[in-house]
Amino acid sequence: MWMIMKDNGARTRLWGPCLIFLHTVSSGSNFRLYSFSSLPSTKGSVKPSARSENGSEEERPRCTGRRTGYRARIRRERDFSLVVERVNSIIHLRASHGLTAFPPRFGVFASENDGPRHRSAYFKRRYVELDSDAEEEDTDAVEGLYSSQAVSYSDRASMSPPRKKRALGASHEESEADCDEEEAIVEDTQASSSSSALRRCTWHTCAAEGDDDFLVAHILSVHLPLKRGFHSGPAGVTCEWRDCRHTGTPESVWRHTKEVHKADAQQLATQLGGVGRNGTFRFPCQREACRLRALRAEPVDDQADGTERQIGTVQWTQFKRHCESVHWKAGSLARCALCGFVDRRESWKRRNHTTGCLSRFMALPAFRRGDATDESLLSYQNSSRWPADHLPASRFPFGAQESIHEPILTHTGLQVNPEVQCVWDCNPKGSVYMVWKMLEKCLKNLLGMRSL
DNA sequence: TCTGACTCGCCACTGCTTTT
DNA sequence: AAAAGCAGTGGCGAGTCAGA
Repeated sequence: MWMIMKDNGARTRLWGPCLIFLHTVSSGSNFRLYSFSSLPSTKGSVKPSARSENGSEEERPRCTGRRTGYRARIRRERDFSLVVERVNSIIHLRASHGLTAFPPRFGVFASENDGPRHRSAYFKRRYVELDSDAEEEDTDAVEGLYSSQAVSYSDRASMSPPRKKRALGASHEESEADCDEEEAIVEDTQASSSSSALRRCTWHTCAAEGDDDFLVAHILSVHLPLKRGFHSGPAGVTCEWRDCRHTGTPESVWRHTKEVHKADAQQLATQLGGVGRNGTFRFPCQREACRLRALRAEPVDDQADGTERQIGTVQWTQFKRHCESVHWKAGSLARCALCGFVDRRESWKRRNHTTGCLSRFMALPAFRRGDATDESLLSYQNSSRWPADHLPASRFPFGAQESIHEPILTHTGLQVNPEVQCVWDCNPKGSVYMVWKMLEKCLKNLLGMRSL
C-alpha cells in the first residue's frame, strides 16, 4: 500500500505495507491516520515498476481515483472507514525526529536525502513478499525487538549464500576476537546461509532471532539505541574537474558540474571521437584519479559505435554515478549501519555484505558479554576500515575523497535520534523500524489478513 | 502529447584475491 | 598453477518526469 507522510510541511511520499495515511497534525511530532480518500494521486517514481517478477501485469496498489486493483480488494473485504476510525483511536505516533524514511531502509545508509525508492532491491522484494499470501509470519515476531524472549522473525523469503571471510575483517578479528570467536563467526555465517536464514542475537541473555537485516535493526534499536544518530553523509565534496576546487554537497557539486563542465566534456568527446548515437557522448573524466588511471592503462575494447573505450572514460549519462561511486563516495549509495561500508545501492543484494559484517560484530567479546557500548560500535567501524598501507592499489578507490572513511556513529542527543511511540494497547516505544513492524502486525491482526 | 534528461536495476567485463 | 570467487566499474534498456 501507499503511505504519504507530511513532516514539518514537507511531504514525503513513501510506499510500504500499510493501510494508512499519516499526516502531521502538530509540529511534526504527531501523526494521524486518514482514509484513502485523502490520498493524493500518485504517479511517477512512487509507483512500483509496471513489470512484475514474471513479466505479467499484476494487481498493483495504486492511489488513483478509481477503485481498482488492490485498493478495491481491500474495500471489498473490509469497510475501510471503520478500520481507519479504529486505528485512529488506538495509534498515536510521537516522533522527535524527522521521519524521512518510514520504514527506514534498515541495514543501509539512510539520511534525509536518502528516502526509500520503489526500485531499490529491498522495496521490490518487500512488495513481492507482501503482495503474496503464500506465507504467514510469526505474529509474535516484532516483540523480539524488545524482549529477550525467544522469538523469531524472517523478513526474507530466502537468503543469499554468505560471502567468504574476507581480509576486511581480518585485522579486526586479530585485535578483538580469539580463535573461538573466529569459529563462531564462521559458524554464525554458515548458519545464516541455511534454508531458515535465521540466527540469534549473541548479546548476553538476549534470545531475539531473525534474519540479518532484522538483527542489525534489533542491535541498533535495542542494544545500542541512544547515541546513534542518522549520519547525514559527507558534509561536502570537491568537484576536482581539472583543477576546480568547487565544494558543496554532492547534489550541488553535480549541478555545478553540469553547468560549468559539461561543455568541456562534450568538447573532449568530440575531439576524441566519443560522440555516439542519440546524442550520447563518452569522454575521459578529468579528475586526477581517472587521468592517472588512464595513463597506466591501455584501451580495452572496441565499442558498438566504433569508438575505442579507454580506462577512465565514461558516458555522460553515467557520469553522476561515476562521480558518486568512484570519487565522492557519497550521494545515492548505501552504507552499512554497522561498519560504514559504502557501496552502490544495486550492489547490496549481490555483495551480501551484511551477513559477514553482522557475524563479525556479534562476535565481539564485549557484545557477547552484553556490555557493549556505542564506543564498541565506533571501534568496530574504525577497525573495519581498510588500512591505507594494506590496500591493493587496484582495490582502493583511488581518488575517493576522505569522507568515505568517516565513521557513521554520531554522538547525539535524543532530540535528533529517531524515537517513535506507538500506542496499540501495549504502549511500546522505540526505533522507527521497530514501531513500523509493530504497526504492520497490528494492522494485519486488525484486518484479519495474512498479509497486506 | 511529445521529447529529452534523468534514475534505476540488471548485466557484463576486468583484474585481483582466495581456494583447491 | 588453475579455478573459483569477488570487488570495482561502465553499458544499456526500461521507466519516470518535467517542460515545451
